[in-house]
Amino acid sequence: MSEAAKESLNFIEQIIQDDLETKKNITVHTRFPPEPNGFLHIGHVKAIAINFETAKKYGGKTNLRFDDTNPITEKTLYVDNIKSDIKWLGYDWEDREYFASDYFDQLYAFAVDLINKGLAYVDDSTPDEIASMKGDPNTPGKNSPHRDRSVEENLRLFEEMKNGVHPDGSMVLRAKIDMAHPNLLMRDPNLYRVKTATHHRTGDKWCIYPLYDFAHGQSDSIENITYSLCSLEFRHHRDLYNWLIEKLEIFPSRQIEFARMNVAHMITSKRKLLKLVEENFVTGWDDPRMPTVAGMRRRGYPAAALITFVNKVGVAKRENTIELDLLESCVRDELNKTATRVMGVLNPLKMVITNFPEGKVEEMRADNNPEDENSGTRIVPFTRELYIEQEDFMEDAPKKFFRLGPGKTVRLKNGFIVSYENHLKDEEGNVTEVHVKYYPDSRSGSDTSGIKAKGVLHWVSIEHAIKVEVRDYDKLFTVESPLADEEKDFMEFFNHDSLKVLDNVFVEPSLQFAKPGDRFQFMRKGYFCLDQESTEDKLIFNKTVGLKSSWKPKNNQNQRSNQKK
RNA sequence: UGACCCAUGGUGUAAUGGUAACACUACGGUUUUUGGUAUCGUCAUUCUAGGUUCGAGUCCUAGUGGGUCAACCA
Repeated sequence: MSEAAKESLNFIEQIIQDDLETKKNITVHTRFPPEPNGFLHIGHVKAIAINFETAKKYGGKTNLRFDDTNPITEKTLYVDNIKSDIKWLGYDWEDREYFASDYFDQLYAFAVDLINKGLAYVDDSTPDEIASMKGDPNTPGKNSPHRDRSVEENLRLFEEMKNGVHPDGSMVLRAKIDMAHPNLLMRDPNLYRVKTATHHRTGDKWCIYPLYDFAHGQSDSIENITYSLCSLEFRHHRDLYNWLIEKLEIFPSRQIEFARMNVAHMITSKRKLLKLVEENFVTGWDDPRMPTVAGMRRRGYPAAALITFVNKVGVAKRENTIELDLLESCVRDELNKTATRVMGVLNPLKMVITNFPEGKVEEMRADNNPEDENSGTRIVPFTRELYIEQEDFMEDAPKKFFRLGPGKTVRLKNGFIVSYENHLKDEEGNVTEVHVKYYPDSRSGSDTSGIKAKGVLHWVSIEHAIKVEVRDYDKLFTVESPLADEEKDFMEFFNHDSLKVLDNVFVEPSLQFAKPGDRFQFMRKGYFCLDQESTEDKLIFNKTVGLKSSWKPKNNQNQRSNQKK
């Protein structure tokens, strides 16, 4: 108790704690209610985590329920993808997998109950008429001419609706509340509509389908959900949610709204994401640049990092835009602990160790992960001719350049210390080759040379290296909030340089055993994940995120200009 | 012009009437065979104005700013 008191609670937990203490509720039961009409994205991750974590915290349970009341947009394909995404995130709904469509019979009975209580009526006004009779925020609505039909007539018409007597869109069932209510949603909201369509689960059994407000809350009640957590834009629906629970006299689930999470440079609108896919701005829903769970997984973001991220973001009711830095920080933190270190050269420059015997191969031992004692070591071959990174050599290197250049001495990671001798250039003045000498007594791990080398470079043996492809991703949008400017279409902010393919990358031979999804740290460069499109002949690595770097070359205009914005 | 919600460093989130804290970012230092990691440090008129109170980020009132709401979508 004293422990719990010390810990700070978010506003939802405070409500729950209160209810538990006053015995208003004795259990905590939540639900995650996706509509199966699209793929899960970063915003859903937050909703999933809040629902599952909140229940877990109070020893409760979380249901998975597909809100499948719109047969024309919903598909089983989405159901399957959503399930596997949630599992990948690490959450388990056990046997509590439900569908709103499972409750269609019950929902129909609820509707009949409402009609019998004189609280619902069938309206055969046109959609336009209904809209115009609704009024607007400043003017009250008008009662429908059909509002006072008898219970018997309503019952008959509603049954006819169910039996397919009336065509699509010809009539609806509405709640009879108050056409002058300040909350527009309470001005006789539609409950059921006629829609002749094949449902992904109920097939052609129904030609009437309940609307959100007559399905969601009722499903919560049926499942004895105690806390129905949703985003802020459903605030106005809560009045109706409560009204229906009261009139139907069913289990009093409680809706609590929290603010949606916005992440800088990302969008989470299903429709807009779909546009990116359909118009081939990205390669698919699982393109590693997409904010979808599938995309982020393929990018190499660990599930644990995503969960840490949304937990750190917290829960509140104000508008927010989370910086990408926080997400990347969580990803790096997780990967730092778990990713195997390897060496890979993204932009190769040939280096020749002039005093190293030709044909000789030194087997160097390298730690797989210095952050993990149990990760073991591996062998990396060291030879006379190596590749180093182009950017690790500079002809006119400043003092603080702890890399290679005239007069410089550096340590080759897990190898030997080498000193600059000379370099070759082509006609255009590009450096093509660097010659160095090495110190045989400076072997990594048993260095007796006494030479101090401030810089450390990564490298690969040319003879042993595997040539691979690297896909380097950048943010999909150039501004933090591409949707914020109402004057401009969000596609104006699309980052056309969001994908750079490096096809002349060389990695150490141990990577030949990598499997799709495996994550590595290319030392000094970043974290990379083997892509699913890799073949035996060609490995493809997705750059998950770069390493942080406190090295900033000054006065270099050619450095990547996409740092912040 | 209505109803409802929100307002704390650059970004998020705490502080539950009693010393404004934590994380990320940024900038410095230390350590380092990754310019990584680790570690230490630096950066605030709590939107405004009144009020209640011994005491207000917190409670009240008004203002200002932002958001949401009028699909037979969810």
